Amino acid sequence: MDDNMLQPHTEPSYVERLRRQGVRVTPQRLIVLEALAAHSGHITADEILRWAALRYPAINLATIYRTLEMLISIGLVAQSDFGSGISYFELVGEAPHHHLVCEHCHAVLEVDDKALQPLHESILHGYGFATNSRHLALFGCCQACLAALEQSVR
Amino acid sequence: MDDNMLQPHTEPSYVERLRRQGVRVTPQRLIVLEALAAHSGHITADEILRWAALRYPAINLATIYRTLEMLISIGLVAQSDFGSGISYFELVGEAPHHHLVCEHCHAVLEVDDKALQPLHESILHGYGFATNSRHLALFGCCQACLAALEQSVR
DNA sequence: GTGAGTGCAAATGCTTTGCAGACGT
DNA sequence: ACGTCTGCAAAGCATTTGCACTCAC
Repeated sequence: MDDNMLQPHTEPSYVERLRRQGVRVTPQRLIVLEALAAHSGHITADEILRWAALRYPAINLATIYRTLEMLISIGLVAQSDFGSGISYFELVGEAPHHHLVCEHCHAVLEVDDKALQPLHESILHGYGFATNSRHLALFGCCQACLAALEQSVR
Repeated sequence: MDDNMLQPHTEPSYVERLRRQGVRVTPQRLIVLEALAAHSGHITADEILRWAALRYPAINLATIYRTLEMLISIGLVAQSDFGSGISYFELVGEAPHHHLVCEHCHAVLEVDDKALQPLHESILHGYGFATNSRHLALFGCCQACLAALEQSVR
């Protein structure tokens, strides 16, 4: 199959990175990567399926899960479970960041890892535990819901 | 049924707290509370079932889930999903704390909430997001696995 | 006595797996 | 051509739900 036809928007580096890992470059894998790239943030397996099916209707959910598993194992993708029982996937980018998950409206904000540097250090020193700087999830209540809650109290 | 026979080890305050909420006090509910109290840390629904079945064989998993849901809704129990797709439950105690989940050996350490105070504040100020002080889960690598990894590199 | 709570069994939803066939190398 | 990868269908697993019965109040 013609690579150029199917991955016009894919960073060529991904193809190389797959090859370098000794795994085969297939249209399905490129499409999963494109789906991840298109949704700069987090995306579920099912969302990848629906997005991919637009251009490659025959693609199968099992293939997507297997592809994601492979991409995670080679460090190209990070998986986060926001406590919902549903896994979210995203490309591992240059800048590590984390997620603030609102327990009320389920919105997900991203936090730059720099903001958590003091946390990493205090936990490393206090507990000898090296927190992962790639995909933490912090739960709480976002600004909008905080405001709404305050309103209802009055 | 005789409460005293079935909840000799249960804090009487739990019975009162249930009554105060207007929910019925049943042996199943007391046993779930005892199971949670017996495992001071985190425990899965299935572990509660096995523990409870020792003294009350007829108890059912669905009942345990429904009981946990109720206990969470009245604030007696906290639920954490450590990214494994399995929920862990624990009694909400006096001192808020969080969990450090080792991605290698799956050990779970507890962190006092005080250690995260700077984090709460910096996120509140920087993002207007009020992080939950009850059940955060932080992922990373524990001391033992860090040491083991260092060994293997040499 | 009444309705909240329970047990049972079946259903749900996400994810994984077995296997035969397809395709990247 | 070889062996990896895919599609399909079925299984797994934690959790939820519908319903008739039971028991705490």
